[in-house]
Amino acid sequence: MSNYPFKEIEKKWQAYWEENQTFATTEDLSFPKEMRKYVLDMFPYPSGAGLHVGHPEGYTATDIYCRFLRMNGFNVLHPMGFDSFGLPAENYAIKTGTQPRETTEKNIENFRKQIKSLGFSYDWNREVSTHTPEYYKWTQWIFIQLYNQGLAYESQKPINWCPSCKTGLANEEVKDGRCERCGTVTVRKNIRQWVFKITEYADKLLEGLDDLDWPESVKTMQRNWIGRSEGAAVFFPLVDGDEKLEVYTTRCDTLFGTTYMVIAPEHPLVEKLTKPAQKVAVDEYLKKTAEKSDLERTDLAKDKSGVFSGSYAINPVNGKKIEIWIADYVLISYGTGAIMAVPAHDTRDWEFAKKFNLPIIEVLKSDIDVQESAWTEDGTHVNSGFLDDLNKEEAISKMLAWLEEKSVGHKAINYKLRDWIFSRQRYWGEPIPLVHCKHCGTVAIPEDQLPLTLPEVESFEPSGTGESPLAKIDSWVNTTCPVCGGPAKRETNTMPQWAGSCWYYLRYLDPLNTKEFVGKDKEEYWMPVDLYVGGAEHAVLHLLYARFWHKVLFDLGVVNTPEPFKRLINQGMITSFAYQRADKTLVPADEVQDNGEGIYVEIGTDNQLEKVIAKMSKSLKNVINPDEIIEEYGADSMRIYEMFMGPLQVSKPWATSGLSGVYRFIDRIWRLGEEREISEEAPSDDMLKKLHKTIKKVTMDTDTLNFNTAISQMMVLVNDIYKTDNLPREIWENLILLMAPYTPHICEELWQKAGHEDSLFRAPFPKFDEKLTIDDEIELVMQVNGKLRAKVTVARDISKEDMIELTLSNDKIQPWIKDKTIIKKIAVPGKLVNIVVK
RNA sequence: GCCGGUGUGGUGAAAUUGGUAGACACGAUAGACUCAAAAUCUAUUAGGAGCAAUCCUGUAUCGGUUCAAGUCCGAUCACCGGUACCA
Repeated sequence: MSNYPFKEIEKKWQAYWEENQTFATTEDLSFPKEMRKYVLDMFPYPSGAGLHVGHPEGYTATDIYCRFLRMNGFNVLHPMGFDSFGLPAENYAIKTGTQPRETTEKNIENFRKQIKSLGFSYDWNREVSTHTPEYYKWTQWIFIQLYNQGLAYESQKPINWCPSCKTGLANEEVKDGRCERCGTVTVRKNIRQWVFKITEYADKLLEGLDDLDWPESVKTMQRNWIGRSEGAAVFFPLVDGDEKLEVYTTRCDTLFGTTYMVIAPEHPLVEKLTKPAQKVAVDEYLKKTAEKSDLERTDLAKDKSGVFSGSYAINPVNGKKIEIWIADYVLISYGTGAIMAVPAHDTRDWEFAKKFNLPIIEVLKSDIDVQESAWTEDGTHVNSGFLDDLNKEEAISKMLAWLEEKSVGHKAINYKLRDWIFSRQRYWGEPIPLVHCKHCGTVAIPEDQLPLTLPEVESFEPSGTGESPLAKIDSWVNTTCPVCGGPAKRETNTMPQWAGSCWYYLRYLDPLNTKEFVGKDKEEYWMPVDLYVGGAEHAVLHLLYARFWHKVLFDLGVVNTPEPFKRLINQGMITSFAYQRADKTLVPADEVQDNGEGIYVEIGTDNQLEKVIAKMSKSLKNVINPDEIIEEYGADSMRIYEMFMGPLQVSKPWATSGLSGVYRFIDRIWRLGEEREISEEAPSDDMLKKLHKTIKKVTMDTDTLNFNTAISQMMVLVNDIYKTDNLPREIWENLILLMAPYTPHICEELWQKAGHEDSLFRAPFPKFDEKLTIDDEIELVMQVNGKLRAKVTVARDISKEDMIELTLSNDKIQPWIKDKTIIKKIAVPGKLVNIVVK
């Protein structure tokens, strides 16, 4: 391509910024609170594959915003680091025997180099990596705070087990019933786990969402995930014995329609409720469901399964004896693991009742026959004793009063949110800092003995028993109790990857502090995060877990804001084009011929292909490597292209041809500087107006992160400069400053060439004069019946009357209105006139 | 199934509170420069009719509100993402 020497320029200025510490940030108290901004990127996991084009998208966006803020006088904190514990490094270690630390640190080095090659204005002095003992000392310290608050407990709950990885997986790591990493179908297995009581914070996490400047869709997803519902706990007495079976229901008003009960196969009362006559059938059913993977449970969902326990309960509202069944459509993890079935008005109960011939009683009036299908809408109560003729709300409150009066139930609140299984049976994670002592029980390691470091091991293979590889190292496991000094064993579970990312935004504030996880003054100086940018895939889990930890830390008084992230933006995914055959299969990009005009043909056949958008994947050969792009077009082009593609928040397909367009744009600016002499004369009024309009649009669009339209406006200005034959300093320097946040390297170079010694990031962002953004003349649009018929240039402040007068007498308008009756004349000042005729 | 999102030229996309649809860019076509190519520059580029001035149609589809709809309302279709029996 052309000759703009981006390689030398980019190298030169990246070195300059590093040498001069241009972007190092301090807690300068002369900046008032509102002039401090904390702008945060979601830090990457340093994978062996290196940076992909999706990473620079969010990073470029925040970088532009930060550079813009600094030029506008803000003190900006903009750090970067690495989420460096994680399974890929461990799996690689199992395969090759390479220490995960070695692999990880090599990858980090590569990532850092790649990120730096884009010229981002991070304060690298604050870099953190979650796998370093200096960092995870404090991850362990926070764990102990949660433990001391009673928010961590051990549990034998069934968990997802991957037979291939030989490790337990949390629910979020199982996709479609398969291990997210290796694809093996998972099974259930009981294992001892550390669990966090995130449910205790359900209400706080829910309420906290209200005041956040987050996308409404993310807030909705979090609300749904927490899944708060109000209902009732109802106690059903058993026919045999004194025990009661507790259920949770949101529709206690349908209690008269309850014709049977169901408990989950994992329910603690299963054994007790199973009668000898049913024992064989129940055991067989339990065995079958235990062997089922989550995938199979889901697949079989269409066809309900279950078994009668042999026991009966009494419906407290009418004294009727009803059967108790065991079925896996009832989940042990929600409510009490037991339900009252109302088949007439619940599709799941109806299907089950039909299959096993259980009675169906209508209690909500409708036009349909509940023997034929379930009625799940509202209706007036029937067959319901004291609730008859009432509507839903009235019936619920009357039933609640009745339940409480008779002491057979009460109001209850339930959440879909489950407690968070926090332990992993893996090597490459933070060791959980606990010791098991025969005398003292479970004991936290004292703070002065942290960090509890991860020992070097020979083998990274899972133990196969479900324990982590740490369990095999006797010298590490056997220790002394910090309380009594007697022999004790270390906890061998490690923490999940979420742990490090739950609080890294706090460590950036004070990364070298050896006394505290973050100094109070620094935390108060910067928090909360003003803008957090990252992928939408973290909408629920990472953001919910981080909020949970933050709220615990807030309740402990060690941070001063109840929420960590004030404003959140999800960047869209960068996709790629792919080519699809008629049968919807995809063809790799290198086997496609472009015949122009949107026609694509598969090479070697005559198959015409459809151009579609797909995720980048190795097999489709449509993965873009940022290193190659930077090598060929330069970092400035890469940056500005990713912003020019479209709005930050939407996903958009990569097209290298589009990149060459923005390259040309930068090249055109470079050539302006090369080919023209900077003139000290004042610019023409026309150019001055064009400049101020551009400053206004770029300022507003950059502030609101609408980078694509800001860039197009700068292109317009450059095109306008090309139409003239001089280069007034006022125009030129303002253009350089406007562009600086977007393409910082070339702008520094041009700024220096224009005669400045200091970095242009010490210069203020251009200001616009509102007067110069307004034209004296406007183009008046003349419409007849809403259709454009003429355009005339008129003075901006023309009166409505004159506008109409001008329109009616216009030559082009005349033919459309003569011989017609004018019904209405509408004039919008400064815009248009519409004449309505009949 | 349910929840959320998106449908605008050959392509990526623009379009304050409803007020000129298609800014900007890619691609394409033609021309200039060149021995030639690349690069660069200039012009055209939603579709259709016409020599032209102009006119007609057009923002997934159908309908509605309005002087005026890409934008608001209702229904439908397509695609993308999330989710999996939450009582």
